[in-house]
Parts: sequence; C-alpha cells; structure tokens
Amino acid sequence: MNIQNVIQLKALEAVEAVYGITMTAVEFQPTRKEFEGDLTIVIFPMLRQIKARPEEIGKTIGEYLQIQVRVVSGFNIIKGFLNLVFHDFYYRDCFREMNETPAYGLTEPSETGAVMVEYSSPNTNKPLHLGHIRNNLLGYAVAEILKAAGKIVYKTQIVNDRGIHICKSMLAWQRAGNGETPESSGLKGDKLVGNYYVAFDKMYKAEVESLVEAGRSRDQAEKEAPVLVEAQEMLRKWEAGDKEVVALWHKMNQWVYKGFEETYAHLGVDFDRLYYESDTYLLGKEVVEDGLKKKVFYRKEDGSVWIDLTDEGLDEKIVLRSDGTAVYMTQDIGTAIQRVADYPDITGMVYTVGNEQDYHFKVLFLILQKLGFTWARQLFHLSYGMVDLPGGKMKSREGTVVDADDLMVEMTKTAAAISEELGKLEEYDEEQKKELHRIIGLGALKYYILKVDPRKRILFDPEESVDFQGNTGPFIQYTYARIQSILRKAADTESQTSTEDLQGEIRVSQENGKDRLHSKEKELLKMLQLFPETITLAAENYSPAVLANYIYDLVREFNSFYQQVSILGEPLNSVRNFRVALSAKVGEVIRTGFGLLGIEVPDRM
RNA sequence: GGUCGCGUAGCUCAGCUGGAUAGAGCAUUUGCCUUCUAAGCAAACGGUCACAGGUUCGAAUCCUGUCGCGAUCACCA
Repeated sequence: MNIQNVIQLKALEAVEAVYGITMTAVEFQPTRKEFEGDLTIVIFPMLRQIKARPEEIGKTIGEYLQIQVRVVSGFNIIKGFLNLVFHDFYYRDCFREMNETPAYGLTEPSETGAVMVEYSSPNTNKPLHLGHIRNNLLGYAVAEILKAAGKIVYKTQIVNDRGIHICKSMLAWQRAGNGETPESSGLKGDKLVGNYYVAFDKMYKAEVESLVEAGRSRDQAEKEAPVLVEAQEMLRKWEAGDKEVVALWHKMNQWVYKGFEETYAHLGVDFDRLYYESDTYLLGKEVVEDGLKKKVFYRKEDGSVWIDLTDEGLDEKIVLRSDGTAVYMTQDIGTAIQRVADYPDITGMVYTVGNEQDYHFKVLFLILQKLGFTWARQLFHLSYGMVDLPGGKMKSREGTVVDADDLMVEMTKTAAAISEELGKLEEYDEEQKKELHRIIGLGALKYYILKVDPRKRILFDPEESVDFQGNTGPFIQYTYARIQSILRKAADTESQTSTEDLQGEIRVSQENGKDRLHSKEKELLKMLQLFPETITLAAENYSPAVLANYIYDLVREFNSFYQQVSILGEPLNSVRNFRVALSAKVGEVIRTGFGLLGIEVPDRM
C-alpha cells in the first residue's frame, strides 16, 4: 500500500475519533518547496463537515499521524495546510524499491485489448515536410508511451496512394520526364515524384493562361485545360485497372516509398503494419452499401449516398459520389474495419492527424458507431496544431515548405558547429563525431517539437535555429552525458563498493547525523518517484509534452544537485556510493523517458 | 454566420481533474571554470494569466458573455 493511502486512512481515523465525523477522502498535494515537509493535507475542504478552526483540525490530525504512522516524523501547519515531514528512511526505502523494480517506470503489458496508433499517413506525390515531422514524432511518442503504460500497441499508417494527385505527377512525368528515374537523376524517389507534381502545376497554369488568351473564360479554362482532363482520364483508367497506367502508378509509388523509408529511418520512427488506400477503399464502398440497407445512410436522387447527422448537431455528409466513386470518408471507414478484422484484439484506435480535420473525425467516429461497431466508442483523434512559419502557413507554391530531410541535415550541421566551437571530444574520430552530431541535432529538433502541448500551434522560424541551451534536448542530453562521465570515473576508482552500497544502504550510524539526506538528494528522490505516474498521465492525455516537461524538471533538479554537492569527492564511502547510485538512476530515467520520446542520449558530448 | 480550438513575462512555453507568494527557458544585467563535462549553476529584471460577469472559504484553472487569432462547415484529401 502506498504511503498516501496509509496516511489517508489514519487521517480519516483521527477525524472520526476526535470529531465523530465520517469522511471518505482527504485532499493531498505535494508540499511546495518553500515550506518544510514532504506531503501536504489540505484542510479547507473539511471545513464543510467539521466545525473548527483549520489550524486546530490540522494539529489534531498531525499529532495523530505522528504517533500512528511510522514515516511521519513531524508536521507544521500554515493556514489551512498541514505539512507532514517524513523520516529520511522513507526515501531510502523508496530508492531501494526503485532499484529493485526491473524496468522502473514501465508497466507490464496487460492481456486485454490493444490500441492501434496511426500516424504519418502521407500522400505519395510529395516529399515529407516539417508538418509531417510533428505528426511522426507525436504519433511515435504516443505509441511508445502507451506501451510503457502497459498497452499493447500496433503502429500503423494509411498511405494515400490513390487519387487525382498521384495521376498528376504521373502525367507530368510521362510528358516531360524522358524516362528519368531516381537512379539516373540521383534524386530521392519522393523528391523526384514531387518535382513532377510541381511540374504538373506549371503545365496546368500555362495551359489555362493560353486558353484564356484564346478567349475562354477563366472558369472554363480551368476545367478544360487538356493536362487536367488527361489526368482525370488517367484516374478513370486506373480505377478500371488499365495495365499501363497501373504499372506506371506502381513504379512511381515504389520510388516514393523508398524515399519515405529513408526519411523514416533517419527520423527514427517505424510501423508494424502499413495500410494502403488502394487496398481499403473498395471495402469502404461495400460497407456503405451495407449501411444503406441498414438505413444508416440514404441515397439522393442523383445516386450519391449521404448520412444525416443533424440530430447530433452536425451536417449531412457525403459518403459516396453520384458516380459511385469513393471519397475520403469512404476510404477511412473501410480502413478502420479492415484493421479490426486484421487485429481482433483491438479495442481502440488513435488517429494522429492535424486539427484541420477535427470535423472529419467527429463524423467518422459517429458513422462507425451508427454502423454498430463496439470498438467505435474507443476511437481517439490525436489532433495537433499546425506548424506555422513566421509568414504563416507553409506553401509549396511559394517555396516556403520546410523539407523534412533538409531540416534534419541542417540540425545536424548546427550541432556539429556548436560542438566544434566548444572544442570537446578531441579523442573522437570523424565517424563517432558524425554520429554524435546526429544524435544532438535530432534531439534538439524532436524535443523542440514534443515539449509543446500537441493542441497548440507551433511557430517555427527557420532563420532562428532551434536552441541548444536551456529547456532543450541537448541540455538534457548533456546532463545525461555528465552522469555517464561520473559513472565511468566511479567504476574506475571503485574498490570496496558493495552492491548493498549501490542500493543506497547506509552504514553510518543514525546518531552522528551524517546519514541525513541532503536536501538536494531528497528533492531528486521526490522527482524520481514521480516517473511512473508521469508516464501514466502522459498516456491518459496522449501527451508526450507531459513527459518531456517532467524530464526537464528532473534534469534541472539534478544539475542543481550536481553543482551543490560533491559526488566522487565525498570522503564518506557510503554517501559517495549513494550519490553515485542516485546519479545512475537519474541517468536511467532520462534514457528511458527520452527513449519513449524517440530521442537518443549520448555517453559523452 | 454555425461549430471547434487557442489567448499566461519582450519572445518561446509550463501550470488547467480549483488551493499557499503564477513558474521555466531565451533575451538583458551580475556573480561562479587550479575541484565530478560552463551545452552548466546561482541571482537580478520582467505579469491586469485577453476582457467582463458568475460559482466557491479559495479561480490562470470551472460556467456565461465579449474581443482577438486560427481551423472547419466541398460529389478535395
């Protein structure tokens, strides 16, 4: 039983005994640093039931607890707050427990129910950009955090490999590509295909202009431009299974996938299973037909199929076009159902998609519920804010898109520059340095994005490089490297250290007072204690930011400790070993926590 | 216009399931490297928590309204 429960029980007992009033719960909060104490009971809420001065109630409970609960050594009362002071042995016990727990902070996976987390989900006509980076980092981190909180997790994405946008790239390549391939051009496949998507736009605009000059209205011209008409024709051929079109589609998509794989590998994200829109949209259409029979949907005179959600405060929404082709919604319905068919243990799904699609997902979830799927009640749209540039949104036409690959390279370069300037690591060879700069550069970028509440938009200024000082990834990585340095030195000079010492056992007698925990040690232990519940909280809120901010607080606490007390210079063996063990634990929590965020830590920097 | 989200220090953000004097980082200023890595530590400066009401012993936090910013309301994805 944890200490808070014990104290609650005893506090209720005290109230019952003294005031004859039965209460069911006591309100706790951690004691604020400026006051003495380790745990605080808030007296105010009791005033409703107990007619007495808060100070008096506090004194009554405090005295009772001091006698009845072994770990409570004393208390003080300030206004309506009862601050309980714990004996040091409580923290020593906690620390021993932490060290005895195999993977501290992580929960064993439970047997019941799995969660599928979807993220990334790119279109296959454009390379990944900064927006995708946020999406990928968020999705990956949330998946890892859910795992750490004891869920079985499947990571997935839906590849939007079908539709007019892909046909546009294909057509432009046919017209102007001269058989260019990633191999012949030396370009990454996704970049190559993206170029032709841009090329299409140019062709289209030129054709529209010449039509307008020839006397057509702009509206007409925009509909009649031959290149567009041809692309639409291509889409029809694709749907009809035209061999040539399908072969080209396949070839160009493969180029893109290879490019994406490189980017994902560099970013450090992965997937258990991929879904392709081209595989699931037909199932979606079948389900819509089914839903028609069940009267969940209805057909309009022109043949299009709709759902009426006005009762839910929403609009009517189309689920199938009048020509019978699938829309975005159709495909998403099919994909969801396919996934549960493939993984029957799924009880919930998380969709990592930008907040401009809030409405879409509201509707999607409602439709799935109306179709009668029980799992539809456990769907969550992990909705995140856009990444904006100082000039507003990223626009490919204005060339303001921040490319994912370029950005990662940029960050690594910045890390290298700073590292060289600081002039450490002379003993590292080029290969090791490169690896280190990658870890730091990516760490800076990932932390910068993940520390912000997902719902909030992020302003990203490419001119101002991401910071490497203060509340940043490198700051935390640096602290980790420092700890590793201490551990290396401790291991070198280790002579008579026993495992018991490393567990935090203290041999010095209680009387001489030398084993009193230093206040910095105590603060660190309190922070370490919070790790498991922080993971739970992050999982419940689908928020990597909660975890990121915790790690930052822990690291600040450690740096303060590091600055104020000597670790290796400590003459007393037991104290020295305890501090080494404490440092090791902090390092472990940093590594574990950052691991969940997809951020690596270096042994030195 | 309807719906949803956001608004906290000059800037970037924590804090939001109500609790003590609203916290960090950056920027500015000032100390600390003959001692475990100064990508660090310590400190100063900086606030009408958008605004107005309400609920409460107590509101940045909950409710209502107003203003500002953004998204969305397509037979696009």
